[in-house]
Amino acid sequence: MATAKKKTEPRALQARAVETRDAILKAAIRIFAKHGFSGGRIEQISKLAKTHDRMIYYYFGSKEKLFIEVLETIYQRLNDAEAALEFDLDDPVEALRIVVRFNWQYYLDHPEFITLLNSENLHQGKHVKKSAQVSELSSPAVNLLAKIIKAGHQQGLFRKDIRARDLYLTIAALGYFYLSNRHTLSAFLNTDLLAKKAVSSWLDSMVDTVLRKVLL
Amino acid sequence: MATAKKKTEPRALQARAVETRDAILKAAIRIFAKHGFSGGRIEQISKLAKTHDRMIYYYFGSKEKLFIEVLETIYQRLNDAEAALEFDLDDPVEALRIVVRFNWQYYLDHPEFITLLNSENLHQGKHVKKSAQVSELSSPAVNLLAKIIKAGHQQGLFRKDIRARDLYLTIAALGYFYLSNRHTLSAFLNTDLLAKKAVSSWLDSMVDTVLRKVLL
Amino acid sequence: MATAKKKTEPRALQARAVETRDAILKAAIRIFAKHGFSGGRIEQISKLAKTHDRMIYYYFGSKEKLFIEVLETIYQRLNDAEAALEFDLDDPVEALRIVVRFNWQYYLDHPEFITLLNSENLHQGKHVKKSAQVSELSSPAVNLLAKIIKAGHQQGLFRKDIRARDLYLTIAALGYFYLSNRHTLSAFLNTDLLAKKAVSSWLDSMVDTVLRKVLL
Amino acid sequence: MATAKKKTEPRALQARAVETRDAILKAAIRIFAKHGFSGGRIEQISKLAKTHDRMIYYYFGSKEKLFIEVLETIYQRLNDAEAALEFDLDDPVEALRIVVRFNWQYYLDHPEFITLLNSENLHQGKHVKKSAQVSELSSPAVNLLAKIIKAGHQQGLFRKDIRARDLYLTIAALGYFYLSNRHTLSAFLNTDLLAKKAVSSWLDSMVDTVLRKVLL
DNA sequence: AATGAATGAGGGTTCATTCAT
DNA sequence: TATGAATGAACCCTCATTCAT
Repeated sequence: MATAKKKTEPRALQARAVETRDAILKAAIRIFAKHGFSGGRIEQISKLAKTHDRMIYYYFGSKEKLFIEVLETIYQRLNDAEAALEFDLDDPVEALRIVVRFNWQYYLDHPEFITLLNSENLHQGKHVKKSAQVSELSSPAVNLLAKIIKAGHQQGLFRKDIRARDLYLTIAALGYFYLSNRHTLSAFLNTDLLAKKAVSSWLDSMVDTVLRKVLL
Repeated sequence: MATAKKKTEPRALQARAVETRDAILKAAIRIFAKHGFSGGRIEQISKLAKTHDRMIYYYFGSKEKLFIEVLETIYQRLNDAEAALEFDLDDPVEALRIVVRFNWQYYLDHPEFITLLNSENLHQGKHVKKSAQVSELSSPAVNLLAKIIKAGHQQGLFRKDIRARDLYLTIAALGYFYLSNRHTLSAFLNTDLLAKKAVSSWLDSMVDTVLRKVLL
Repeated sequence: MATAKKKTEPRALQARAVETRDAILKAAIRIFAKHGFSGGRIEQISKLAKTHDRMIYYYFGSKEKLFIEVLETIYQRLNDAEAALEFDLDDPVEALRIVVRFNWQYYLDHPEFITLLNSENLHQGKHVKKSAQVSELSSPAVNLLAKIIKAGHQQGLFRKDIRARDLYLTIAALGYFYLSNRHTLSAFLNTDLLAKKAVSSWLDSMVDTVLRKVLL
Repeated sequence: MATAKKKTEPRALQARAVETRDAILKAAIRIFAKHGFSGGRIEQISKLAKTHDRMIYYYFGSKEKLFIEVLETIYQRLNDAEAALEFDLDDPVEALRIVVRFNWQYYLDHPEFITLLNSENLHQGKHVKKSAQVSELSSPAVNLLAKIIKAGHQQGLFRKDIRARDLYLTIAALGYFYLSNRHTLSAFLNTDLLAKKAVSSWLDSMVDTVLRKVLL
C-alpha cells in the first residue's frame, strides 16, 4: 500500500525520530541523576542513548535545554503519581499515613528525583526558573493535604491551625533529607541508613512525627 | 625585641605560610559553597586567596584533597558550635527549643554548610569517605539530644520511646531541607521561602513539630 | 565523476578526515623523532599538521596512543622495505652484502626510526608492549637471513653453525649503534662520524665483519 | 678540643655538605638512568637523596648541570674500570676475549650507563658537548685495542689492516645495542633477551664475531 | 532525519626554578 | 649551610558546541 519511493515512509522516519529523542531524554535522566548537571557529560548521554552528540543539539538545542526537559519530565511524573493517589477522606488519619508512605516510597523508587533536584538547587534553581512548564506546575500534594486536614478537623480529630503547606514541607523534608544526605550522614552517624530495618524504622518515625503534629 | 639570634626566626616564614594556607582554605570554602566541587575552579580559589594556583598544590596536593579539608573544616566548626551550646536540663522543653533554634540559625548563618554538603552528597560522599578525620567525628548533637530526652522523661514530660538519632534526624531534616531546596520549592510553591515572615513561621512550625513528637 | 546520488558522498568528508589523520601521524613521526615521546609536545604536532590539539584526541585518543601508532607505522615501513628486498640466492655472499647495505642505508635514510626506537627503549618498551600489532609483526629480515645462510652453506661457502637471529642482531647492532650513539661517540672519539668517508668506511667494516663471521 | 663555639665545627659541616652532594649525585644517576633527562624529576632526585629541591640548585646550579656531572661521573667510572683491565699481550687472542667480556660485563653491571647515554643521544649530545671534562676524556679502550692488534700482528696471528677504532666500535656496538634495544627487540623477536642462556650465547657470538674479524 | 569533522576555550596539574630569610 | 615559600609557564586533556554536508 501507499507508494514506497526510495525514501522510507515519513511515518517510519518520524517514529525513529521520536525513538531517538526519547532515548536521549531517558539517558539524560540517568546521567544527570548520577553526576548532576555539570558533571553529566554530553558524550555519556549520547553513548547511553546509542546516538551521537550531534543529535542532542538537533533535538534539544543545548545541554541546558535538555536538562530543563529532564526536570520537567520528572516533575510531571511526580505530579502524575500524586494525582493518581487514592484514599478515603472519611478516615483522615489513614489518609495522612498514605500520603507519608507514598512520598517516602516515591523517593525510594525514584532516586534520580532527589539527585536531580539536588543538582538543580546547587545551581540555585537556574533551570527551573527558565521552565515555563514547571513554574505552572504546582504540586497537587498541597491541595490534597488541605483536604485531609479539613476533613480531620471536621471530624474533631485534627487541629485547626495547621497549614497545608507546612505539613507538605514537613513530610517532604523528613523523607527527602534522609535520602539526599545519606552519604554524609553515614560518615557522621556511622550507620547504614539504607539497611532495610533502618528504612522502615524511619518511615515509622515519620508517620509518628506527622500524626502527632496534626492530631489534637 | 628579644635577642635576635644569628638565624632568622623560621617562625616568621611559617607565619606567612599559615596565612597563605588559611587564605586558600577560606577561599575554597566560599568558592566550593557557591559552585560545588566540580563547578568550583582552582583559578577562582587562588585568585580569591590572592595567591597562585601552584600554591594550592603546594599546600593541599590536589583539588580533591583541598575539598576534603574544606569538608573537615566545616564539620569541625559545626561540632565546635554544638559543643558550645549551653542550656538547663531542668527545663528539657526549653532545652529542646534551644537545640532546634540553634540548628536553624546555624544553617541560616552558614549557607556554605548546606551547599557543600549538597555537593558532597551529589558525589555520593566520595570525599567524606576519604577523610579519616570526619568519619571519627560524630556529632555531639545526638548525645545532647539523648540527655535532653532522658531528662524530659525523668521529669514525666517526654515519651520514653524516642531515639535520640531519630530526633536528631528530624530536627536536621526540617531545617536543612527547607533551605537546601528553597530554589526548587520556590518554583513549586510559588512563594519566597526566605521572606522574614516565612523564615520565622517555619521555625515555629519546626519547634511545634519537634515538641509534639516528644511530649507525652 | 559517476552519477552523484541525492546524498552527498560521505567519501568526500572521510577523505578530508583521512587527510587530517595522516597529517597528524606524519607530524607526530617528525616531532617524536626529534624530541622523543616525553619531549614531543602535542601542540607542536598539531601545529605542524596544521590542525588543532583537539583533533589528535579525536583521532588517536591520547598522546600515548598516537605514539603507539607512530611506532606501528615505522615498524610497518621497515617491514615493507625489507619485504621488497630483491637478491639472488645463487650468490649468497652478494646477498649478504645487500642486506648489510640495505640495513645501513635504511638507518641513514630514516633517522627517525632510530630516535623513535631510542625513545621507546628509554621508556622500557612501554608502548610497544601495548601494541597488539607490533608484537605480531616479526621482522622478515630474520627469515631472509636464514635463507641466505642456508644457501651459503649448501654451496659450501658458509659455516653451518650460524643462527639467523644472531646474524640479524649483529648486522642491526653494527649499523644502529654507530648512528644512534654518534653524539656521545663524537665526544668520546673526537671525530665526525657522519663525514662521508667515515660513513662509507664503516659500511666496509661492517660488511667485512659480517662476511668473516659467516664464511668458512 | 678546639674551641667549639655556637657553630658546629666547620669540618663537620663540610663533611655533611659533601654527604649531601654525593647523595644528590647518586640519586640523580638512578633517577636519570630510569627516566632519562627530561623524564627525571628534580623532586624525585631530592627525595631519593633525602634532601630538598633547593639543595640541588645550591650544589649544582641547574638540572642540566647536574646531568652533566652525572655523565662525567659515569664516563669517569668506565674509564677507571677500563684502565684497571689487566691482561697479557703475549696472548693477544685471549686479551681480545678479555676486552669483549669486560665490555659486556660492564654494560650488564651498569645498566644506568646505557640508559644515560641513550637519553643523552636523544638530546643530541647536548650535555656532553658542554662538558669540558668528558670531551678530554678519550676512552683508553681504543689505545688498548691498538696494542692488542699490534701484538697480534707481530705474532703473525692478526690481520694488519684493522683499525683500533673500528674494532672498538664493533665491540661496543654488539654489546650495547643488544641491551639498549632489548625492549623493542623483545616485541620484535618475541624472546626474552635477558634470559641467562640468551645472555651467555650472545657473548659467545660476540667473541666469535670479533675474533674472526681480526684473525688471519 | 542524520552525522562526521572541526573548534577553541579552559580544566586540573606539573615543572624547573628563584625569593628571602 | 640550609630551607620553606613562592612562581609562572606549559602540558595533556576535556568540554560543550558548530560547520558542512
